Amino acid sequence: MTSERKRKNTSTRRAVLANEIAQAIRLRAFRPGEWLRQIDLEERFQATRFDVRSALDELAVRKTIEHVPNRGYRVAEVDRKTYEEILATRIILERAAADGIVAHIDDDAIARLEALAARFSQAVLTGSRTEQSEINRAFHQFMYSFCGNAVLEEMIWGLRDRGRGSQITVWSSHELLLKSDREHYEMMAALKARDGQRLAALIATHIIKGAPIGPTPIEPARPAAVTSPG
Amino acid sequence: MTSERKRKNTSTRRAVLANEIAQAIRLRAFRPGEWLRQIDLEERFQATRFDVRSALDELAVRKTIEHVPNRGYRVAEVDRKTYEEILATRIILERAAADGIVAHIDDDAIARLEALAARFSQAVLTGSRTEQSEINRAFHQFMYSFCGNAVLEEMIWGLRDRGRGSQITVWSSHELLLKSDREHYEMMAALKARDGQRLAALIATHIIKGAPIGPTPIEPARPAAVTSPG
DNA sequence: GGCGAAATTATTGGCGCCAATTGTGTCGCA
DNA sequence: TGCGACACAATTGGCGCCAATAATTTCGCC
Repeated sequence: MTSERKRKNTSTRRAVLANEIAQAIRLRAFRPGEWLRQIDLEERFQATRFDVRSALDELAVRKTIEHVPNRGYRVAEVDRKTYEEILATRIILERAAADGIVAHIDDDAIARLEALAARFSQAVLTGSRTEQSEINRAFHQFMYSFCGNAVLEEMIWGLRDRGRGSQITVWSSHELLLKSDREHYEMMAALKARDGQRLAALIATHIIKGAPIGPTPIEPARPAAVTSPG
Repeated sequence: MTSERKRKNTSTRRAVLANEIAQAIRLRAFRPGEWLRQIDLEERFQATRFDVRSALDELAVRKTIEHVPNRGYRVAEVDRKTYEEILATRIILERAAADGIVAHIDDDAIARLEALAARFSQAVLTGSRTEQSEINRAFHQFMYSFCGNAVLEEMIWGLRDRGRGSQITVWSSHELLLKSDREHYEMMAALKARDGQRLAALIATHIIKGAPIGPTPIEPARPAAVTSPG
């Protein structure tokens, strides 16, 4: 308890490293299907082999990557069917978060959200794809943080991460990117009006339209306004 | 290539062991908050220390158990708030599965489900608590297996496992147990009628009533204002 | 030159050892 | 007798080594 820094134990280091690797995958530093060689990761993240393996194990459990015995770990490739299932489940969960969000968010938070939306608008014009992606993530992460249900929130982010392994390009056209941008503002309008129904509907279309798979095989998640009691 | 005796690799053994431990936790062989000593687990499951640790790590990632640095692993204790969040999220997911189930299930499957329901009825009368629990699990697992969304299914089971760490007793009275039993048959009636709405409603009450936490934070199902694709 | 098999290299994976840390019992002192 | 500190025991945890497996290259044969 002196001023010296405490030595981090493995579980912490592993979690940190796992998140770093996960972020690298999000940023497409490793593409779906690509093998993650332990030796490379050791160097890149300045970690011991043991930590690398632990982190990879964790990501494998989280389904961010896939483990093939005696071959190693590779970024999970999500097939179309699974991708559609992920989207469908995301819609179920993220729609369900809407009511909680409108119930708990305050004006200050909406203002901050507005700032993030503005940053996204800027990134649409001048930023790189990964920049757009990260800001978009920040926007939604902040919004969902008000849903009042930590478990729900956690599942949403788990699913979003899993979807990254897909070959399907989000924002396949600039037009869709602009649409996403506009929808952010529509969401905030719904927030200001405290209109959970409308927010839920916007979220659904936001998810569907962002990733244009052929027919939208989405089940009409009925509004189950269930977040934990405040 | 003579005898196809393949040596199991770690990832497999670990997964098996993790599931065995998870089941032991479900069956209350280890109670919430209880420490899982690695040496004991080695003996009990005839595994190496390494495998035990891997399995524990996996369960910690799955949030079935909790890891405390330099103290070890213990069965996760779910506080009331988290428990309510888990229930709320379960309702969201399991309700959403209803439409898929009625769409995909066939008469043969319903017959099998009926058999499981009957076994549960029997267990209510003569079985132990853990027996009831496992048969109930089998009933729901089989039913949800028809939801047509593997990702959704997986999340449902992940959540159900997490809820086990709670101190709240499911079926706190015999009356509730009987009610659960009856509801199984009501669910099958809804299935036969291919009534997704009704099934969803039944699922919601089934989850709420099974675990009587104080105020039920569940709002009644509102009419869906969402367009449903044929 | 093409093809297959054997040798070589690269990479992963099982596992045990011992240091670090925490829990417990005991002893001395007030 | 009560309390604190020290020593001892129990347990966890970091990590590196080397065997097992897969990938690659080389070599010999047709």
